[in-house]
Amino acid sequence: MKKEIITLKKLAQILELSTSTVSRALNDHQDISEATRKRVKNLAQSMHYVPNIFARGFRKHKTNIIGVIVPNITHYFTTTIVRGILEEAKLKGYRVIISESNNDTAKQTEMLNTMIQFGVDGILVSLTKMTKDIDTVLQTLNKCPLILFDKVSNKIPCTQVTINDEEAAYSAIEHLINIGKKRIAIIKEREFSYTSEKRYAGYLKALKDHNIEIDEKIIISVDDISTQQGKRMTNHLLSIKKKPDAIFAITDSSAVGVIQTLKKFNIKIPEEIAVVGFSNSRFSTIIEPNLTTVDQPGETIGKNAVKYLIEEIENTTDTISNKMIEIKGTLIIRDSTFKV
Amino acid sequence: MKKEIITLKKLAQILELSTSTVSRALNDHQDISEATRKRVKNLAQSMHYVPNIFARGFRKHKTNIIGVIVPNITHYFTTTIVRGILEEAKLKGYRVIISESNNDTAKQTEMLNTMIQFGVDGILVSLTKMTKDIDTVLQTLNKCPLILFDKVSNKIPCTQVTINDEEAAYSAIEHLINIGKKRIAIIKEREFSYTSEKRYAGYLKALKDHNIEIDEKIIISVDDISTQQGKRMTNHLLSIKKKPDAIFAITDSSAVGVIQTLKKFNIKIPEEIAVVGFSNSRFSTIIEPNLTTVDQPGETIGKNAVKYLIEEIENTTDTISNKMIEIKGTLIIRDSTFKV
DNA sequence: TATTTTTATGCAAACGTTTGCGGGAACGTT
DNA sequence: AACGTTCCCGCAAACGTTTGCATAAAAATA
Repeated sequence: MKKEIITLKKLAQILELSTSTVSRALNDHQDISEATRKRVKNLAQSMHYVPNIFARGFRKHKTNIIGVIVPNITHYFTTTIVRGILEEAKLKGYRVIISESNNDTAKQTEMLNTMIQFGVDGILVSLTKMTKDIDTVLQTLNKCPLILFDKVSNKIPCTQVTINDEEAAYSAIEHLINIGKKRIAIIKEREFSYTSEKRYAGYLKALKDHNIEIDEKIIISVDDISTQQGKRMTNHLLSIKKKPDAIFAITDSSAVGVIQTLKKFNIKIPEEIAVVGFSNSRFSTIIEPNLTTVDQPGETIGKNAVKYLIEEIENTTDTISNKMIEIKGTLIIRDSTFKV
Repeated sequence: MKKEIITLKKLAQILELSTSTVSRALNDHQDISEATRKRVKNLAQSMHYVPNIFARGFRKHKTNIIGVIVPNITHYFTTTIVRGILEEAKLKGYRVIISESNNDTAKQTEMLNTMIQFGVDGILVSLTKMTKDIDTVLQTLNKCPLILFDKVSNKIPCTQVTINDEEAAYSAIEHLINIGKKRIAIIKEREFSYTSEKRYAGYLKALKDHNIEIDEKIIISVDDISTQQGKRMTNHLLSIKKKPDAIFAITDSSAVGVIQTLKKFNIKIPEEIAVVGFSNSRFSTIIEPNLTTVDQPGETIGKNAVKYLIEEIENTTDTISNKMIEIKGTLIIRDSTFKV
């Protein structure tokens, strides 16, 4: 079952060199002659030598592992980000360990701790909903390079990678206006959600820029933005006197709820009420009518996140950078808003 | 930026004990007195001591990391398994590193190699589609505990965790028969897919048991079971003389394609043609009519997979076990097959 | 009291790698 | 000939933990 394991020492023995020379040769250290470097590398290759990661990590205090924490690994958008992370990390020679916080702040801090204990070189985190525990994040911030992605927070001074939520939302609303909608409702999350707030800002700005009245009655906030809530809130929106002629659901899954209940009441989409979501998730082309939504290039986000993280890891100066990276999302127009 | 790091030695110094005693106390070694054990543990706790994983792994040749390889991390069902894996692993004190093979056999073997080089304690793999490279898997099999889940293969002698595909498919078909269907088509993958073959077997058995003729013309095999293919194949099925009155799509995403094209031709579902899928993915309640499908408890699969893996890791004897674990999936009946 | 046994602890080596330092050989410079 | 450089390479220590072995103290036995 066990294969004999070859070490630097063994190589050195065979080559009649010291382990240090062998080590240096393998690491392309400058004061090793070309001749011996070749000799060493050849033998190493032919004997399938692989350095013992743990000895090395132990010695160099570097693990080449980055930790990732996401609220819910089950979300399609999250998985596309993860895919990007995995790909880029692999490219750069890093391994990735993933944890799921389940939107539980306590779990999140625990994971943060476990990870730095474990000795990851850096951490990528997408925050839980109610991240009032900024403290733990701040703490880990000066123990270990950390950058935020997707669910970020402006209260944490570190680099963050997101969609250009505000602009994307702006263009979505502008599109609704362009097709003639004048009373546009929004279903968003409460204040705790940075992403939601950004999209909300885009909503407000678009309305203002087009001189459309802002009516609090059709600005709906929910704690948990789900299909269920989408349904409930549309029911509510349909019960008020001046019904909206469009609904911007901050999220595809809630948009699904919106569409489903509109259909239940035989309301024509988009003629009577248009709907737009956000994410371009799988179901946007399955629900009928197909959902207008903004596509978020998850892989790009993931790749950028690790790119900046590794930059920070390998940057020896102790300054924590805090760039704000915005990846462009693009509006995809489908039947739920088509101009009739 | 760097916090002082506390080691066994420091603890020992403070406590005026030797490092060995401290180490043993922390590890609940038997010949440490209760008193000092307490003393040590208390201090360790209050000083937030955490063992250096790399020193330990280096010393003990144990990493407490398990590797996971999946073909596509983007599939909802896969993510539910991953969730189960993460949860169970955390519970048992293991960390998880994940890689995505993208259904690329070469990548898969590369990942297998990287992982054992890296020193994971065990590997969990869901095979790529065309796994003709059984060899690499077999090789890693005697370097490192490995168990298969979801996409498995009977050609690899190790323990495997899957859905009870055959029985589940059987019950799905039986359900179709019960609602009066007599000409049931199946859209499946080609022979390379173990899972698909199992479901196909269930299909055949159900038909046989109910004395229904088996017609090759409505047994469709495709290379890549997707929504696209679902559409194409329904088009094909609708073109033959004796049309089916039900379609069993081996997979939800292909079932979506089936339903979409049936609707395009205004064929009544389920009256004219009933549809059943497999997976209970998100879209089964979004597509209309809602899809009858079999629910696969992904988390349970994930948990079981790590359970058996850890069992094997911690089992000192060198025998490779090869249990076949089947987790029960359950048929969920929705509108796409409702008896009228 | 003398002895063995038990209990609790310390010593020191080992794991495989990297790296600061030191030094011999070869070469070039005065 | 004496000196300074440059080029290669080896020695040995260090990283933090675990663990076999030794041993002192305490307890039990004779």
